[in-house]
Amino acid sequence: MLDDRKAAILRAVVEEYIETAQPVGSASVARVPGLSVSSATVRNEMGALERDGYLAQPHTSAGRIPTDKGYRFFVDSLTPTGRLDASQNQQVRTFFNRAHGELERMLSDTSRFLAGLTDYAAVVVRDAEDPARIRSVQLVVLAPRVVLAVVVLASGAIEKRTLELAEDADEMVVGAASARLASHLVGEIFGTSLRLPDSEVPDVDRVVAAAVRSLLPGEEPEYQPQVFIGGAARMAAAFDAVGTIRQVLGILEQQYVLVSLVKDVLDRGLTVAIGGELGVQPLSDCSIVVAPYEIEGEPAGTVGILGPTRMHYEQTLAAVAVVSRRLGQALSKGSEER
Amino acid sequence: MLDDRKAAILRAVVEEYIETAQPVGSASVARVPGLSVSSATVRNEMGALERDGYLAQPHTSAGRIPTDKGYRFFVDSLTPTGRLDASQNQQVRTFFNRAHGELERMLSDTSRFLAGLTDYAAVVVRDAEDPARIRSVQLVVLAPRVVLAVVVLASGAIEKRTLELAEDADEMVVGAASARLASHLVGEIFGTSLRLPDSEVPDVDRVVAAAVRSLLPGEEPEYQPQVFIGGAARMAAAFDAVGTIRQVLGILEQQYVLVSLVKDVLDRGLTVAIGGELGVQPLSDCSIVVAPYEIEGEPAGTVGILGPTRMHYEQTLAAVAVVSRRLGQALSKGSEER
DNA sequence: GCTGGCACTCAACGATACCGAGTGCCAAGG
DNA sequence: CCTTGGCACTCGGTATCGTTGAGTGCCAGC
Repeated sequence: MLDDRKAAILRAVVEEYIETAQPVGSASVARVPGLSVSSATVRNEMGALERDGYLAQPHTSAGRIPTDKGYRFFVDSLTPTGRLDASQNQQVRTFFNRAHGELERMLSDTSRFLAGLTDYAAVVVRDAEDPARIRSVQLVVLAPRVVLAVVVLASGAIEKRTLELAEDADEMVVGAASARLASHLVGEIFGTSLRLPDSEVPDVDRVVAAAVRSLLPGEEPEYQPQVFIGGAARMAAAFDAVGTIRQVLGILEQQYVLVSLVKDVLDRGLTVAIGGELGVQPLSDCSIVVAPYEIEGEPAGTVGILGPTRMHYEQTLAAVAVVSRRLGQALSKGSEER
Repeated sequence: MLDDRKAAILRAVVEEYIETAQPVGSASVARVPGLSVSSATVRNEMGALERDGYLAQPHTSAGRIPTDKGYRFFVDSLTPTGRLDASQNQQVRTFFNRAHGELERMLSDTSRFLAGLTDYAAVVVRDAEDPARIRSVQLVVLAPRVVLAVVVLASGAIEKRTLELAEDADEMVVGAASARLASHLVGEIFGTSLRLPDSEVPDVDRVVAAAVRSLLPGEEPEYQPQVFIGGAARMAAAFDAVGTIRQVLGILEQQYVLVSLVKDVLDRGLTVAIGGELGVQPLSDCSIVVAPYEIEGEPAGTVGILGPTRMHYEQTLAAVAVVSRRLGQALSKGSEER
């Protein structure tokens, strides 16, 4: 599709534009070692690249900047074996050695860590359909008519639901209900439609039913993917235009947009989505890099980076890949090889 | 300290500046109804107000803008009976009628709601020293050497700690430890140094000890106040200068700064802290408005707003006051009067 | 087919002038 | 003595206008 020289020139333009954020002229491309042609030749080629939609000119007599298509070519031509540099690798190692603790905190910490590692905004999405087995179910009375249902999943996640009863709860009844739930639900897959037979005590059954109902998927608004965002402020550093900053931050607060965005990209089988490919106008100057993470071999969520289209793709790809893998490992067992 | 006319003029300047973000000239102040003096008189008075440090001039031949001291006077002179307007009141009502669910989600939703209500960034801090009684303690085995300790507090909050054992856990041992913890700790105040006597089984005691240790204050990094921030993007809309936006967003991400800031303001017995009063340079163009909320009559956290110094103090004060009160009520029982 | 050369374009920058909002001060008036 | 209209003055903001220079497109020659 693109001959070698065009590809090399395009790569050079993208790389320089990523570094400088300035339109790239033919002269500086011609200076790139390994490409021994004159600036005039480069100009001709760049003209062709522009006709083919890989480059654009902000105005006549300015250098070229990559289009989404240009970035796409650049990203696709990256060697898939991106490596982190030594210091970053060290950071990853220390972070995951030190990081303990419970699932949500881990995800939240990871989002912050990843943001610091890449210097872009990081997103960690925990899939709602955590297909984890239930390790424990318990009902706790908080107030006369308020009962908290606490479910511990094998992943270490905790699901909790507040139930409000129609009448004052009897400790004994709740205790019995709790026991019934535990004996029937432990070992089941959370989120599937759980069902258990009636006992002989209607009072108990009522509480049990209320608890089961609250645990059904979609029943409670809280049953949606959890999103952890780290380093949103870095998006403010990535752009100069106040308008862009506002738009991007606005999107970052609409978590459902982010979630569907991330899902979408993964569904399309991509790792990177660039500018317009995101299909969200306010993010037309942004790209995202995503990678799913797995717990015990099961997909459990996604790690991603949101940055400007002119981000450092190679390093970001490597960072996201490494972090998603390590995160999965860290969550799969208490400790892996450490 | 300030005679009536000076006070009226100062108030007029602050109000107009809050609306327009433009330096206020003597002419527009003179037009304010109720203040029937000429612009020349206003000029004289404004000169005096400037000498006294209530107003400042960006440059000669521009209008005046309030200093922190000016805002302070303005805020202190507000009638403490600020009321929300009807539509906002309606919003509050619907939000708290609809809002259910478990503590953390409630706090997080509240922060977002409050941000939307006021159009500034909202902060909800849940005090770490939740002096709530323990309602339930349970150990759950997640992996051979990993045990999750789940503590349910009377407030509905859930504390969870991951324990890593030196050797593979025996279900029986963990069960026994869980039972011992439950029987000794339920009813105690969480966060106090909990202690319980040895049993006859050393294995069990080891697990119990590990669990108790992980629950001690300060022991785990997760033992810190939780912060929920809503509407951070609105700070980007509140300022024009990109530099300011970046600084403010940067601070918003350093949650510990926010927490100590909020604590500090409350400790000084204030409801509002303005610009330099915050003692954080990057926030010199910001003010915060805070109010503690109480669960069952006990202080349990803080609700706050971070906005530009030129924020609508009256409405914001009212909003923060109402929301903190309603939040406390909503958390105090499952349902209060509804 | 590449390259040096050249005319051309146009954003960015700086100098200059102008405008007008706003001030400080003063002298006259109640 | 305080207030007020008047007036000269200041100075940031905006518009105008060259100038500059990076960068282009094209062409003729190697």
